[in-house]
Amino acid sequence: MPELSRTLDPDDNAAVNSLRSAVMRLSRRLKHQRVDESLSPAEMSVLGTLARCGSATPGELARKEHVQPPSMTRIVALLEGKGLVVLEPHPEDRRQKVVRQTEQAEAMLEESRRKRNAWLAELAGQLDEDEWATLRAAAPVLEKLAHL
Amino acid sequence: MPELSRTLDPDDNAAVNSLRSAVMRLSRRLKHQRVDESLSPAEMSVLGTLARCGSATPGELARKEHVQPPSMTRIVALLEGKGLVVLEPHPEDRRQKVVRQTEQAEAMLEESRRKRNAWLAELAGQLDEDEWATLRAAAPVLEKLAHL
DNA sequence: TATTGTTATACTCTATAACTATA
DNA sequence: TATAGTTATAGAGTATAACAATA
Repeated sequence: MPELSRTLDPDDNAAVNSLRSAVMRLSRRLKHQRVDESLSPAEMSVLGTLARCGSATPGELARKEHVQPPSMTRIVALLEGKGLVVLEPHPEDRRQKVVRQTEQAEAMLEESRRKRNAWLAELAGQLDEDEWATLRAAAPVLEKLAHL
Repeated sequence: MPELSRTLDPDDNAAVNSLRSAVMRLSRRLKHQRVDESLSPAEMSVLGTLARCGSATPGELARKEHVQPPSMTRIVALLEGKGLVVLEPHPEDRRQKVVRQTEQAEAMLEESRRKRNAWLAELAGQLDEDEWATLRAAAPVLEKLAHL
C-alpha cells in the first residue's frame, strides 16, 4: 500500500476545482492547434505513445490505447501507409510484429509540439510578469502531478 | 488590435513546454473519470457548453462545438430522449428553436465535476506542502490563462 | 432569395466474432 | 490448447446533399 495522502481543507477544494476547470479548458483549445488534419486523433495518440515508450507490438499498443486488437490493426495499417511507422518481424516470436516510428513521424510530432507551444506562449505573453512567474514555478509541479 | 504580448526568453520556453505536456496528460486522465458511461463525448460536451453559455439554438451549438448542423440535430435529439434538454420555440423567429438543459442535466454535470475534483484532490494529496502551495497559487492564474 | 433546421445517404472509426499462423 | 494478429461484418457517430418552413 502506498503512502497515505493528506486531506485537503475547503480552500484547497476551491483550488482543485479551479485547477480541473482550467486544465480541461486549456487542453480543449490546445487540441485544436493541429499540425496535420489528415491524422485522426487515434493515429496521433498511437504516435505519441510510440514516442514515449519506443517500439511496441500491436497487442501492446492496443492495451496502452484502450482499443481492441482489430482496431489497432487498422490504425497501424493507416500509419504504415502514410510512412509514419514500419512493421518489423519480432526477434523471438514469429506470431508477433514490432511497430517502430519513422524519422518522418518524429519530425511531425516535434512540429506539433512546436505549434502548440507557440500558441501557448502567445497566450502566456498576455499575462503580467508576476502571473507568469507564478506559472513558471508551478510548471514542474504540474508535470509531477500529471505523472503521479 | 489588442495589447502587444511580451516575448518569452529560453527559460520561459522550457516552462511553456512543461506546461503544455502536463495539461495534455492531466486532461487525458481527467476525462477517464466519467460519471455516466451512457453519454457520448459529444453529448457531454454540448451539456458543458449549455451550462457555460445558457440556452442556445441548435445552430449556435453546432458552431460552438465545431460540428455540422445535421450532427447537432442528432445529438440534441439523443439528449432530449434522455431528458437532459428540452426544446422550446424561439420567441422571435419561428424557424429557430431554443435548447435548454433540464435540472437533471445540471445535477449530472455537478456530479461529474465532483467526481473529477475528488480524483484530482486525491492526486494533489500526494504532493508535499510546498508543492501544493505552489499549485494553489497558480490555480487562479491558470484559470485566467484558459479564458484569454 | 437567404437562412434555420431536418431528412436521406455515405464515410470513418471502433467493436465482436470467426479465422490463420505460431507457441 | 493458448496466444498474436488479421479478416469479415455490424453498430456508433459525423459529414455532405437535398428538402421544408420561415424570414
